Parts: sequence; C-alpha cells; structure tokens
Amino acid sequence: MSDASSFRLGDLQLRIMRVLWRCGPLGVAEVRERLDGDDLAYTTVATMLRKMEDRGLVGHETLDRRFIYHAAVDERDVTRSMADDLVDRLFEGSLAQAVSHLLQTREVDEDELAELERLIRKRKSKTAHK
Amino acid sequence: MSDASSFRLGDLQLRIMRVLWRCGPLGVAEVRERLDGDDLAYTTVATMLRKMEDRGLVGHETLDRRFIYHAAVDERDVTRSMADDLVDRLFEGSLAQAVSHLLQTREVDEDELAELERLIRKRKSKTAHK
DNA sequence: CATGTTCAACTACCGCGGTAATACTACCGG
DNA sequence: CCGGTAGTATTACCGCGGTAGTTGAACATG
Repeated sequence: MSDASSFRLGDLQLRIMRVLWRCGPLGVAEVRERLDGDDLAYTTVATMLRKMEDRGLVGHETLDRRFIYHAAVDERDVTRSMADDLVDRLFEGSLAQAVSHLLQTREVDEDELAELERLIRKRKSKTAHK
Repeated sequence: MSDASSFRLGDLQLRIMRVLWRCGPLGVAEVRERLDGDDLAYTTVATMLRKMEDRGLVGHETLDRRFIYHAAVDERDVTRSMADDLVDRLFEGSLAQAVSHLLQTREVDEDELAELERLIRKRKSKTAHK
C-alpha cells in the first residue's frame, strides 16, 4: 500500500482531499458545502468524487442510500509526492536550490526565518547519530 | 511585461523552456535533439512550440525559411510562479511549513543542510537592515 | 524540368481536470 | 397510491497538454 506513485492532483481534487482529510468521512453535500470559494454544482462535486474514486484517491461506503466518502490516500504521501515532483521538475532534485529560490523570491518574515533555523538544527541532530 | 500571471507549464513545456533558456534561440530540430529522454516526433515538438507561442511563452523569428524560437518569459519568473503556486496550494502559503515537510520526507545530506544554514544566515542579514 | 528534401501548417486524437445538465431511483409524507 | 425530494448514474462538453500523421510550399539538385 501507499506505493510511491506520483500523485498529481488538480486544484479541485486537492481541495476535496483537504476537506476529507480535515473533516473525516462525509457525504457529497457535506463535502460540497465545506469547499471554500466558488459554489460548485452538487453534481460537479459528485462527479469529481467518482472520478477520484476511480483513481483510488477516495473510497465510499453506502449509508442510508447516501455515499459517504473517505480519503483513501495519506495526506503526507500526497504532499510529499507533489512537493518532490516539483523540486525534481524545477530544481533538478536539489532541495537547497529550491529553498534558496524560495528565500530569494518570497517575502519571509523573521519569525519564519527563525523557524527555519530551528528546523534545520533539529534535522541536523537527527542526521548526526546515523 | 512579465505580468504576475500564474504560469503552470506541463512537463514537456518545461523541458522545452529549459532548452531555450540554456541554449538560446534554436530551430525546431535543435530543440528536439536537445530534449533528453524519449525521442519525440519532429512534429510533436513543432506543435508544442506553436502552442507555447500562442500562450506567449516563446517567440520566433523566421530565418532562411526556418523558425528560430526563443524564450519569451524569464526563467526566474516561471520558477517563482510555479514554486509559489505549489507552496500556496499545498502549504497554505507557509514557506516554513513547506521546507519543514521537505526536510522531514526527503533524504538530505549534511552538505545540503550546511548550505541551507548558510542561505538562511545570508537572508537574515539582508532582512536586518531593511 | 522533375524530383526529392525540408520545413511549416493543418488536422486529429487521447486523457484528464473541471463543470454541469439530465435521467433515473427510492424513499417520505399526505 | 402519488407526487415531491434527495440522492446516484449517465452523458456531455470545454480546454489543454501531449503526440503525431498528412498536406502543402519552397528550395536544392541532378
């Protein structure tokens, strides 16, 4: 399970997954109303969910004639996969290059910088006793 | 020029752009032979280039009856746009969260960690006298 | 001049994300 | 029993990335 497949989710798909990850198993209507932004047609969400089920991203059980959908892939797996994908595509797999670019082109406040330093130190200690 | 549009390039498009960015203006055949990996049909590359020209990603001049294509968008703009896009989509815009995730899920050697530390220190000094 | 070569132009097709209308089905209330 | 309501199933359509065959025009060359 959780084969290292490369997930490449579209915008709506990602938003739907987020809803399911955050709010647990939900019916179509519940998913729909929890999607922020533009109000999509009920059938749009239903169709998308079915397509996503075909791809194994979600699953469903029938309860009282309604479909209750749940996420079938792990959030971390998807996130990692998509992030790795981009790092590979844009920065030839170099994490340092990616971070460097982000640091140079984005607004980064001091809190965030401090947080990053903390993360790196933590990571460093972890690598040490390898 | 360089409006802050969100570039979302496909795989082949990105590979083509990289060729044009690295090797300067080129004819279709030159672009094609510089694309690593799978050998695409000549017409595939030509078609893609035309589609990309429609979108303003590249431009061309005619020289000796041949089309010489050149990149019409800046590499940094595209890279930033795509990277920002993903950080927004996956990490709600939080750079720290993004980097944190990358650090936790990827193999990172010590050299890279050191490089990251260096980058952050550099960035810190830059923010200081702002 | 005829012919082959080298392009660009045009056309087509697939898959998929996204969006949705329409059709069907089952249940619920009177 | 019958009509509304809620929900799924079916079908359709657009845009775009990707892939490529076919056509047509111009040029080189014997």
